[in-house]
Amino acid sequence: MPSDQKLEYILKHAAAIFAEKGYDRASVRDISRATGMSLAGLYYYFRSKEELLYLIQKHAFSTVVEALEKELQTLHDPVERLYFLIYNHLRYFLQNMDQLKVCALEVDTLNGYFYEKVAEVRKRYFEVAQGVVQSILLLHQPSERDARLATLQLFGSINWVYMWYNPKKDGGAREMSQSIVHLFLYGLIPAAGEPSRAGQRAGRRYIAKT
Amino acid sequence: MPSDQKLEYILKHAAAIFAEKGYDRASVRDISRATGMSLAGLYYYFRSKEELLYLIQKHAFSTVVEALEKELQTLHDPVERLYFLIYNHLRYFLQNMDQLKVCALEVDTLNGYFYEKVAEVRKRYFEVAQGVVQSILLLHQPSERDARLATLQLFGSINWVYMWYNPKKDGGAREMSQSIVHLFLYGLIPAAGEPSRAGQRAGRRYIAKT
Amino acid sequence: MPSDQKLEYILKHAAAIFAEKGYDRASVRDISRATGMSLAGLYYYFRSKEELLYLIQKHAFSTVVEALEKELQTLHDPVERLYFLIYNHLRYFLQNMDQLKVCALEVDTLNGYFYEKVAEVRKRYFEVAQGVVQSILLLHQPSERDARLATLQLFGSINWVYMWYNPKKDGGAREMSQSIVHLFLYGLIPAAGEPSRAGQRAGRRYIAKT
Amino acid sequence: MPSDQKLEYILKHAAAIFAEKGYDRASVRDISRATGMSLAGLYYYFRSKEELLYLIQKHAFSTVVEALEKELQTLHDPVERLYFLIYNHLRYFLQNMDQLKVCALEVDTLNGYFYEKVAEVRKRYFEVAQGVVQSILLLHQPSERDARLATLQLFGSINWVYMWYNPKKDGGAREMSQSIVHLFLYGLIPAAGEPSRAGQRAGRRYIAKT
DNA sequence: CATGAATGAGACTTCATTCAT
DNA sequence: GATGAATGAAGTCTCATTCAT
Repeated sequence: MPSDQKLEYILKHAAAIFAEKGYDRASVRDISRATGMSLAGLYYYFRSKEELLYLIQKHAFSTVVEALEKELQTLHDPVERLYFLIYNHLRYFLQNMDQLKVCALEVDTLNGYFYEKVAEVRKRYFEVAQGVVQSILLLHQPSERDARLATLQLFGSINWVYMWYNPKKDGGAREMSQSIVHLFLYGLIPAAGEPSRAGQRAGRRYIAKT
Repeated sequence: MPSDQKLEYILKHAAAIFAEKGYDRASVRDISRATGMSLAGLYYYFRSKEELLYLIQKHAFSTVVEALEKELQTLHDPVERLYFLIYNHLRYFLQNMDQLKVCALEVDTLNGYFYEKVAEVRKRYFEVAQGVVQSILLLHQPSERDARLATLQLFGSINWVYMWYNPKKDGGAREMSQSIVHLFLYGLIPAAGEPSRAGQRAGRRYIAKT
Repeated sequence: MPSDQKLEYILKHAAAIFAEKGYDRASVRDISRATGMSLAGLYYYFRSKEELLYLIQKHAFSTVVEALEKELQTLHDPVERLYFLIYNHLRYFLQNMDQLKVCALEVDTLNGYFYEKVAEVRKRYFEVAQGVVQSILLLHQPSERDARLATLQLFGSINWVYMWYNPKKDGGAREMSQSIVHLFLYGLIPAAGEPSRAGQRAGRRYIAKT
Repeated sequence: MPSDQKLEYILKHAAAIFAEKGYDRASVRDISRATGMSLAGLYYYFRSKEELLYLIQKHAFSTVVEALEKELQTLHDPVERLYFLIYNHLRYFLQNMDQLKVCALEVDTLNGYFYEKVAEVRKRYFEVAQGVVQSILLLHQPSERDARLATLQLFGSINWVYMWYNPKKDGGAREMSQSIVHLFLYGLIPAAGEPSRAGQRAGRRYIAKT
């Protein structure tokens, strides 16, 4: 087996183990066991456990961002672009759930050089996404859906908050609640005839009662 | 200081450290340092590091769920109820970001009895939330908002997927993309005059091209 | 409960725990649990765990030696004296197997003053026993076997008892004493002209007197 | 040094330390010091302190039983067989007093799998021994004493040896074996007509053969 | 007499990593 | 390329013991 393939082989197993047990609980010995290689033998392919995590994250984010940027060049309809943004993300990570977990949970595990390098890719990804969303701010349309999925997405939105919350930018609990409720209820595209700021009113009304 | 308060004091500092370094990287010694107590002294209040994590999670979830259930008894307007669901969550966790982090990231860290106990509370929370969302499925109204917040929420939705994704229930990447796009664009409340299933159409159109 | 009885109560439970788990594996906490007393409360009755072991050993050996010396004053037949030596030992220790174990296994656990004190009593016991054995040798023709070896083997036999004693299989102290005396005196191969069952007779005679 | 020898080297030192301080009081660090190896280095050879004890006990008992079984195949005279049983035991354990102590005192220290495995070997040993004793009983007229009790007493005698053995006073394995066999067979009181020093002769005869 | 709370010391064990082969 | 053997550092936890109350 050529050396390149062997590295990929190791990365795949390592991602699976990091995903299952978490980076810290996982030991290089676990990876040795999973790959069938000797402990010392692994160190030919990476210099440290941290580099191993870095290789996994770098690879995953780069793959996703590159595919996204390539396809966006051929898409011009804003809704199609948004759709592809999400589709691309899910397409890759649902097939590689291990890597999503490792990328999502172990974001702050890396330090120094490794951290910076991954942060660059993540930033690039976020900026592309933000551009797509921005170009949507004009359109409209609704649909039916089941409560389960909606609830889970809502939970995702609010649980994910710890990843980005900044009191100065995002305001307090009240303001954020209003914004989130509004988005959740009416979506990104304000339909014609919307009774503007209703969510906000609901919030205010509740607050007044307290 | 009474013993009860001392436990809370320890829990608070422990949560801060678990949040900062992650459960595994954090050592009981770190907590000893942060609390100013001796290493052995801490073990008077919990029997193991894992129990300590359990106490933090149990306490956080219980507090939130209990406050939610209590207030919902007095609220009848569906929008107000939804608003409070989110407000209640954010109110508690924005003030206790440490605990949110610990609850969100270290969900699968506990095992056996500890895991089950926390899982029970989490399930109760989800069911209450799902009930609230379900009772909304009738209303309507939109608004304006900034791209940043929307993007971040979107990221939350899709990054959170690893927490709940079940291929049998949730379908593949395409179906999920469509549902998520739709919710994101048009929200939970179909506005009057919505060109029904537009999101799905957008998805189909893209897929057709691939 | 008077303080003296309480100490005995503690000693009994402590012996049971030392016997079951071994002195080192047993923790003062175990004793606290077994006695229903608080950890700190125990320390009113002894100054250290080692003293606790000392108290158990001292008490056991003293009890046995004193009973032995007292009765020997009234016994003059060498065989009867031997029989009583063994019977006395087994009588006490089969009823207090815990203490036998603690005395046999933890002989070298004590140090310094505690060790010396117990060693004195043990020495006294051994000398009395050796005297009894010697007076048997004189009865009969001399031999190259010295009393020392015989006595030590005898002790081996009776101290090893805790390893295998099973009341259902092995009967009580009386029966066992008789068997042991008999084997010790006449050996496995009854030589021609052996005064058959002499040990048993000796036992019976003694018993009759009691 | 090959890996096998290194393990034996560790076992020897560990046995010495366990014998001296007792299994519980002995720390793995003590063994590290005694062997000149690093603490962690030791764990390459055993997975836990308990396994280390297991290895010692297993090795000692197996060695003794195997040597016994092998030689018994070539011996047919019951007295010679008895003599060899004892001689074999003492020969090995007087040279390895540490291991005798560890085997005798820490019998109940092991748990679960480790305990069972050693118990098997011990049982095998006892059964062989009991067979030897029994074949002596058959030689001569029967008696009320059953072989079990006799065997157990015999074991007591020889296992207790570590408590008192002093090379200067007590001679080597051969002499002691002879004395013990003699006492065991003919008892303390040589009956008239005893084939004087038969045990010794038996011993000598056997020795002559070696 | 008794105890809740606390502590320093030290136990076993695992880990990431290295190096001679 | 690969590995058996080894190690320093660090982790969690338990223990005997104390002291203010």
